[in-house]
Amino acid sequence: MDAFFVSVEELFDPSLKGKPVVVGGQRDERGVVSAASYAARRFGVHSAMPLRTAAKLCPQAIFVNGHPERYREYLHKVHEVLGHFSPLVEMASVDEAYLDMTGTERLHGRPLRSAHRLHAEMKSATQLNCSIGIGTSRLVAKVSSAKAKPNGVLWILPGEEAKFLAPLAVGDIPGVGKVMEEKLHAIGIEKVGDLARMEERDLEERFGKWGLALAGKSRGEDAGGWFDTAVGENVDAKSMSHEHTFNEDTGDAERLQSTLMRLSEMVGRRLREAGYFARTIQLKLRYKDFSTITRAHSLDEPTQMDNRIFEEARHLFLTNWKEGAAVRLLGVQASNFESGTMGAQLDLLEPSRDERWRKALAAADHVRDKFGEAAIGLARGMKGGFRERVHENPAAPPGRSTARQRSELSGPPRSHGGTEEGG
DNA sequence: TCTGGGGTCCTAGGACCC
DNA sequence: TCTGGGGTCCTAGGACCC
Repeated sequence: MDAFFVSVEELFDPSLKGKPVVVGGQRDERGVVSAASYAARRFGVHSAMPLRTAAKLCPQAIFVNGHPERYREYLHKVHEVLGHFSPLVEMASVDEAYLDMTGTERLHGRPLRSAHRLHAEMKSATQLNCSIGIGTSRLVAKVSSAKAKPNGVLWILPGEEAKFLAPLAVGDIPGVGKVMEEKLHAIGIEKVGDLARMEERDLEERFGKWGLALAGKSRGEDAGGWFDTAVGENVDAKSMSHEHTFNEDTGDAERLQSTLMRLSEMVGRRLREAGYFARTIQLKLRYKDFSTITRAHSLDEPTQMDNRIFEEARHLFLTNWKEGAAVRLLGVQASNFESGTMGAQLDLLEPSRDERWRKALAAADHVRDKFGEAAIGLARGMKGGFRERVHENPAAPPGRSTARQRSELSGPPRSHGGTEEGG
């Protein structure tokens, strides 16, 4: 999808059309740009750029916090359209999908023809623009769709993959970021064509497993990691995490632990929804100077319960935090999933305690479904006052906002973020 | 410039086991 | 006293993607 978040915002507020729009937060907030309109991009604004930088580059830009529920709604429509064209649809990210079109020619015609039909149907069903790349591999499809933007269709003929990629910068290959790009530049490789001319063994010696995958990519082959799976194949999640960056760094132990509690609850809830039991809990701690540590611990028995997750996260925090040091970010991650049968065994061992917790948490999930994320939480999560500002709840009771929040509300209504600095 | 949040994959060292 | 080889699991950090 082309500038997906911005385009959806424009549908709800047509006055934004053609203007420089930045989605991701307000101009004075900590955070980065999630999406920028094409008008904003002309000022040098792009995604992942700090909001404050974007505000300096383009002072007249309109800053929007974003509306996740709207994006979800439109994503659903997008997905429905894609389903008309292939049974094998893989949502690669919030605004990208792969379709395996093998065997659909009788129904939809030649690739270019079906791509144009998809393009037109997407527009009429969602009012949104997309770009389509067609290729014999996911890599080629992805790179060609990037080159087709905005609002275009590009077909790379079978056999022409290497020729298409050769003149492109190595950084255009998905998986080659800043660091890899610099390493390649250092040995005289600028274009994908330079890469394709390298000896495979040489690349493997220099860059290990990645070097080998890189050699394949330079020829247009899917290689390495997730690219090796079939399109549409269901891949189980490997981890679930939540993290929070404070608007201002804090060294307040009570407040930090309250935040840990809230993050633990969010992780626990996701585990229960997905039916996962996690064996490893990880704490992430980022200090004022941006130095970041992670500390993990594996449990004897897997869990999906908020209080167990919090217990571990809190222990890791208390044994690793430089007491009093100003913290910028806290995160809680669950990983190392095991199937639910282990949880059942846990029940046999300790039926009363665990069953009571499970019931309590299920009831809490239900309350949150009905009244919003901030409606209920374990006691520690309510200290420090941060719950006073309701999180992701459009039906929040009025009369609690501070002067600063009221001034923010003079713009479009906030839908998320701001889980701290309560009244 | 001042750096979000949610993920995946890879590397590397050390503990531990046979 | 000077210490193999193979395997798995755990932990920490970092590159990368959107």
